[in-house]
Amino acid sequence: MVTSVTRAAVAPLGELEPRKRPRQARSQATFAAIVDACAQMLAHGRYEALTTNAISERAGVSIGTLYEYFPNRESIVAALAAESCRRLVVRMAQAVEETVGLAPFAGVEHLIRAGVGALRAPENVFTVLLKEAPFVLRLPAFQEARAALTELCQDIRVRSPTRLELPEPQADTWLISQMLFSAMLEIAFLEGPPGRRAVLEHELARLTFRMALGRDPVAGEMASVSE
Amino acid sequence: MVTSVTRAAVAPLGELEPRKRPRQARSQATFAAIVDACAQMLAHGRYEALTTNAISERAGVSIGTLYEYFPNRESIVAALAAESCRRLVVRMAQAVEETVGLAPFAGVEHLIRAGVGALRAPENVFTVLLKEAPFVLRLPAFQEARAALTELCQDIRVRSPTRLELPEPQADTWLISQMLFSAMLEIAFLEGPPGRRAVLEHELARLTFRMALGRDPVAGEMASVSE
Amino acid sequence: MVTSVTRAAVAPLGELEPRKRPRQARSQATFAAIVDACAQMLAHGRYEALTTNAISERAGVSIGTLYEYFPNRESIVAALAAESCRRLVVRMAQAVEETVGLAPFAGVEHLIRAGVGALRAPENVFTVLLKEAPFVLRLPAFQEARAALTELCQDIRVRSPTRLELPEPQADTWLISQMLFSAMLEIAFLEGPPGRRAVLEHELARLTFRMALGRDPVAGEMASVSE
Amino acid sequence: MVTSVTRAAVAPLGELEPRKRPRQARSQATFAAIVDACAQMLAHGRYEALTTNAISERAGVSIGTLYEYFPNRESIVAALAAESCRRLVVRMAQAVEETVGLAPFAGVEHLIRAGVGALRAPENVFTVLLKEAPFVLRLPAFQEARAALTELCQDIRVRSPTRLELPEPQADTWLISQMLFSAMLEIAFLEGPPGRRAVLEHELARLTFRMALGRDPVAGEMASVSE
DNA sequence: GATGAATGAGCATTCATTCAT
DNA sequence: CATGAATGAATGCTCATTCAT
Repeated sequence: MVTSVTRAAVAPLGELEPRKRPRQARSQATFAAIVDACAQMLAHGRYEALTTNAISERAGVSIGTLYEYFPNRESIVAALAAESCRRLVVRMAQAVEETVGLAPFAGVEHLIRAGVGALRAPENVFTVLLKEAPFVLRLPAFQEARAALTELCQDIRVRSPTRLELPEPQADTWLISQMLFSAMLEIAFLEGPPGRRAVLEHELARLTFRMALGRDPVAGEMASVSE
Repeated sequence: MVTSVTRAAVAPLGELEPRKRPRQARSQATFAAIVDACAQMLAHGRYEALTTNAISERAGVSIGTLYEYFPNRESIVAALAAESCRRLVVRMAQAVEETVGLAPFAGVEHLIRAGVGALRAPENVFTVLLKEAPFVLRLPAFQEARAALTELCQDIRVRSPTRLELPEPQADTWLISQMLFSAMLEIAFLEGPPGRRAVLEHELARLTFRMALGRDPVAGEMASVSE
Repeated sequence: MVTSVTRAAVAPLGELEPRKRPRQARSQATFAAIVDACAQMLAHGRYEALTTNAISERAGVSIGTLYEYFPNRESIVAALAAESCRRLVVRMAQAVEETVGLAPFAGVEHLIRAGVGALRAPENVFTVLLKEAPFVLRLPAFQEARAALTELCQDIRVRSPTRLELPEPQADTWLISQMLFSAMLEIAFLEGPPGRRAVLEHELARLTFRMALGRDPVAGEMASVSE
Repeated sequence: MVTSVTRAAVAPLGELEPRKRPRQARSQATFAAIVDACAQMLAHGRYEALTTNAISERAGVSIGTLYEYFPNRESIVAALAAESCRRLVVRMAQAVEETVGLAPFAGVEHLIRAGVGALRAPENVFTVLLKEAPFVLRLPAFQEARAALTELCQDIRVRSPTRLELPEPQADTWLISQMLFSAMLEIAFLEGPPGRRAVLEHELARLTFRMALGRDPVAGEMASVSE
C-alpha cells in the first residue's frame, strides 16, 4: 500500500462528529430522523442546495434540536456517509463469507456483484453522496470502507492456486483497489435494466482476475456463481 | 430508519456556456484573465470559497464586465475545465504520436506518463476541479476528454500482435477506460517526489497490459521508454 | 412539543430579582452554585459569551433548575453584582472602623486602599462586570454601594479640624464621590505589580484631600498608614 | 502619564475599521446614512437590541450595502464613536483657544462647560454609547480624545502663576484626567434643567483647581467666564 | 462597452426559555 | 423538586447578480 504518500493538503473540514450520541429511544429516533431527512434531501436535490433548515423541517424537528445533535451541516452528511459505509462493510464481509467454496473467479465475481449491489442500495446514498459531496471521499469512515476492498484484493492473491509475483505488491494492490472501486462505482451509477450491469460486473471480474494473475481463469477456476 | 430513497435526480446546472466568445484581442485578453484568475483562486483556495467578486477582483476587471462574458459562476469554471480538457486531449494526441516505433508495453507506459503529467500540470486544475467541483465530471468537454482515453485503449488492441478475444469489447473497453482514468487521476493527486509516481505509472502500465491482453508482455514487447 | 416561545422583550431589563430566595440548605447550595458559576465564567470569558446553558452546566445543575431559581439571565448577573456590592460595603464599613485614631490623611489613604482592594478581589467581579455589563451600574445594589462612598467623603469633612466651606456641599460631595469611585475603579483595573497601584492610591488620597479641604495636609495630619 | 501600565487583557474586538472609505458623493451619503441610523437607534433603544438588519433598514439601504462598507456590527459603532470623538476633540481645541485672556479659574470652568456641552450634544452619542457599549472606552479614537483632556490638565499647570509641585506628575495628571472625564460624563448624563448642571460644572472647576494647585483661586484668578 | 454601488433572498447557527416526564 | 430534550425567533453575514451611470 502507498498510504504513506502524503496527499495534497485540503482545507480542514471542521468538526464532523455528532455533538452527542443519543442513548435513549426518543433521542435515537430524533437523531435518525435527521440523518434520514438528510438522505432524502440528497436523493432529491443537489448537495449545494442542502440546508440545515430544510433538513430539520423535513425531519420534523426544530432547527434547534438539529444543532443539539450535530455541530454543523457537514457533520450530518458525515454521519450519513458513515452509516452507509458501515452497511457497505458489513455487506462485503458477509459476501466474503459467501465465497467460501466458490471457484476463484466465481468468488471475485460474487464480491463485485455484492459491492455494486451495496453501492446501489437506496438506503446507502453513495451514488448521490460521491457525485455531489466529494469531501465524503476523505472521511475516515469512507477510508475504512476502502480498506475492506483492498483486503478483498489481497484475498484473491492468497486464494489463487498459482501465485503470480506482483513485482510491486504494495503499488499493485493499491492500484487494483483504486480501480476496482471506481469501476464498481461507475457500474453502480448506471441507470437502466440490470442486464447491462450484470455484463459489466462479469467483465470487471474477468479484468480483475487478469490484473491479479496475469491470465484468464482456466475451466476449473471459472465455475460461475449460480452453479 | 432510512426510508426508501428514490433515484438521484441531477439538478440542472444552468447555462454553462460563456455569454459570448470574444473575437477581438482586447476582449480575448479579458476573457482569458477571468478564466486565469479562476484557475489561480482554485489553486490556492477551496472551490466553495470561490466567488465571482473575488475572481473579478483578481482578474483586474469589474464584476460587471465579468458578467458581460459569463452568465454565472459555474460557466467560468466550465470554461476553465473545457480549456484544461482541451490541453489534456492535445497532449494525449501528441503522446500517441510519440509512441510510434515503441514496443507495445513501452507505448502504454508512455501514454500513461503523459496523461498523469497533463493531469498534474498546474495550468490544468484537474486535481482541485475534480475533487471539489464534481459537476465538472458531467461537462461535455470532460466527457470528450475521456473518449480520447478510450481510443487509447482501442489502440492497444489494434497494435497488439497477438489479438486476445475480449468477449465484450464494448464493455471491456469502457471498463478499462474508466479504471485507467481514475487510476491516473489518483496517481496525479499524489504529492511527494516523482519516484513514487514513476513506480505507480509503470505498474499501471503492466496492469493495463494485463487487462487488455490477459498476459504479461514478453521480452520483445517490453522495451522501456528510455531504451 | 413546546409551543411558540416569545423572546424576552429587549427594551426593559425585566425582572432582576431571583424567583425565590432559598431557605433550606440544599436550595441555598444550588443558588450559590449558580451565582458562583456565573462569576467563574465571567472571570474567564466575556460577558457576551455568558449563556444560561453554560452557567447551569458549570454549576452542575440542570438548566431547568436554574430557571427554578432565576427568572432570566440578567437576574443571575444581578444577584452576583448584589453579592459583590454587599461584600464591598462590608469591607468599606470595616475599613472606616480601622481609621479610628488615624491622622486624617492616613485615614483617607486607608479607605482608598481598602476600596481598591475590594474592587480587585477576584470573588467580586467588578472589573469584568463594570467593563462588560453596563447595566450593572444601574442596579439598586450598586447605587447603594456608592452611597457608602459618599458617606466616606462626608466623614472627611466631619473629622477635619479645619472646616473648609464647601459652597455647595451636596454638589461637591456628589462630585467627589463620583470621581473617587471612578478613580478607584481605574486603579483597580490596572494590571502589573502592586507598586504602581500603591503610588496611585497615595496620590489619589492627596488629591482627595485637596478637593475636600482645598489644601495639602500639614505635618500632623499626614502620618501614614503604616506608622 | 501611566499609559505604560499594562491593562487587563480583554477579548479581541475584531476588525473595527470600515471596509472602505467612500470617496464619491453617493458613497459618502450612504456611509453617513448608516452611521446616522446607528446613532438614532442607539438613542432610542438599547445597544444589545442593535441589529445590522435594523440599522440598514433605518438607513434606507440594503443589508448588503451596509456590509459593503462595514465588516461587522461593531465597526459601525466604532465609526460612530470615532466621529463623535473627532467632534469632541475639535470642540475642546476650540474651547482652549477661547480661554486665551481668561483668568485661570475661568479658563478651567470654560473648558469644563465646553466639554460637558460636547458630551451632551445629541449628534455625539456619548451618553448612550458609554452607558450601553462599554467597548467604546477601548477604541483608539476614544483614547485619543482622552489624551486631549490630559493636555488640558497640563495646561492648567503651565498657566498657573504659582507652580505647585505635584510629587508624582505622571500619576497625578493621569488621575486628574480620569476623574475629570468621568465627572464631566456624569454631569452630561444628568437630565433636567441646565441650572443644576451649571452648578456642578462650576463646582467641578473649583475641585479641579484645588486638585491641581492645592488651594482655592484668589480673587484675581477667579474672574468668571461671562465677565 | 465598462463600471461598481447596490441589492436582498437566503444561509448557518445561537441561546433564552419551556414543559412533559 | 429536578431534568434536559426540544423549541424557534432572531441574528450576523455572504455573494450571485443587476442596472443606473
